[in-house]
Amino acid sequence: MLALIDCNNFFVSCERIFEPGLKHKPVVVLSNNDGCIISRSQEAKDLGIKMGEPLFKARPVIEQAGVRVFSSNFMLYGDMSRRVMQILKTFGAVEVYSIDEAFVDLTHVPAADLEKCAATIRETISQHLDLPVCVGIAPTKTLAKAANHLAKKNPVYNGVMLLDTPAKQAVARRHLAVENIWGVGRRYAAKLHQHQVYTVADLVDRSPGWVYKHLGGVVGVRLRQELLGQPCQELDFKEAPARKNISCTRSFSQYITTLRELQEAVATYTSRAAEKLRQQRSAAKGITVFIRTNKFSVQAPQYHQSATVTLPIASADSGELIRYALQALQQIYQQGYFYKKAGVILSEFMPEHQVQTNLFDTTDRDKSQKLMQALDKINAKMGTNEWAVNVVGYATAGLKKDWKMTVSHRSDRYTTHWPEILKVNI
DNA sequence: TCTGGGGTCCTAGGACCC
DNA sequence: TCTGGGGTCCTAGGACCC
Repeated sequence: MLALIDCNNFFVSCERIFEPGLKHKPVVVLSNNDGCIISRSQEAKDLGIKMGEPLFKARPVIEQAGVRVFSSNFMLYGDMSRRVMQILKTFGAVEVYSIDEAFVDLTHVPAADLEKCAATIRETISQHLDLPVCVGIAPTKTLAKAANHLAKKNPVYNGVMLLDTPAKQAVARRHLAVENIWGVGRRYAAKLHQHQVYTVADLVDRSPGWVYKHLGGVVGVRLRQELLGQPCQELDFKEAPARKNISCTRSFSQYITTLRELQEAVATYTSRAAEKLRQQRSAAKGITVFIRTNKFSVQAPQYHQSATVTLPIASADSGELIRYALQALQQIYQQGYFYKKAGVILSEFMPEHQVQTNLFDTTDRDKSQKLMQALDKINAKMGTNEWAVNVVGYATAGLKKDWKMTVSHRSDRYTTHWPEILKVNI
């Protein structure tokens, strides 16, 4: 048996820890650039505010109902997430699945104690961190996700749902809509509905061949097996494997028209991506740069272009990667457009100590590595400024950064930045 | 006026190899 | 008329996740 623990309205719940007065009140957290709503308290959901809805569309409801609005504060959420995972590790081996959820191996727990174990997990996280979570327990990952979903939707279960017997699983399959299953998105849901498949029970009644044909091949067949209680996806306790792509993309707070400013943005994003690259001890051979106009604007002329440059020798040096990124940018930049977003994607990784150089390489790799180490060390020690921008960086990345994203309502980074630590007045 | 960011996996088809 | 068999690698596109 395994458990899937998922934090309720995670980002909103993190905000509530440090401002308990927000409990039972409608609260939302925004995406980068204060664009969309990406986390909602139950009260906000009850007001009809949708996931992913643009802030300006929800504005009327927000003002009328006095909804509290926060910019995202990922430093805080990331730190709270680490704490949740630490607690979970005391219950069994943990596979961290996302910032707010994890699978926990409960094979060592006797069947009779599973329910109690789940309740203890909830209580511990509530007591130590003041975060509400739901627990779903089942023999497969997909069923555990489903159990968690049921626990969340029906308060009568007290945040815990066990699908430990075939009988309970059969009942759950009849109550679960296919669109709520892990691995079934909007497209597949519509397709399944067209074929009169509405519940999970309907789905597993179809033959594996039918599922293969209509649900993305082997992925769908595995899904069906898992829903029947036969594991196809093992728990994975290994360290998160190195990423195969690393990207940094952002919308600008205002339109950009000049190459000079785009260069600043692209250089900034490249250094950020390169930093992540060095953290996982990789070097990249491919770098893609894209720029685009505002895709939502109906009148403005649209332009969306990307270019990929292959480095002769894989690199993790910010300065070198920036040079290639700017070269790619040069290829795609067109004057006369109002640019709204740009991004950098690093690809074709290899371990940094296995980089294949060539005979004609004149770069001082040793020096570059030392420089990067010093850069990362200083930035790690000195932290980032209020815009989460490194203290030491490249001049091409600019200083003013007029285009940087909007962050109007961010709470303090209570647990990671000394100047922002919570102050209590007695 | 205002619309996020960062990932993964799988398949099909083409090019190529022996 | 009949035209092998087995494989890899790459890319684009489509789906999904949080």
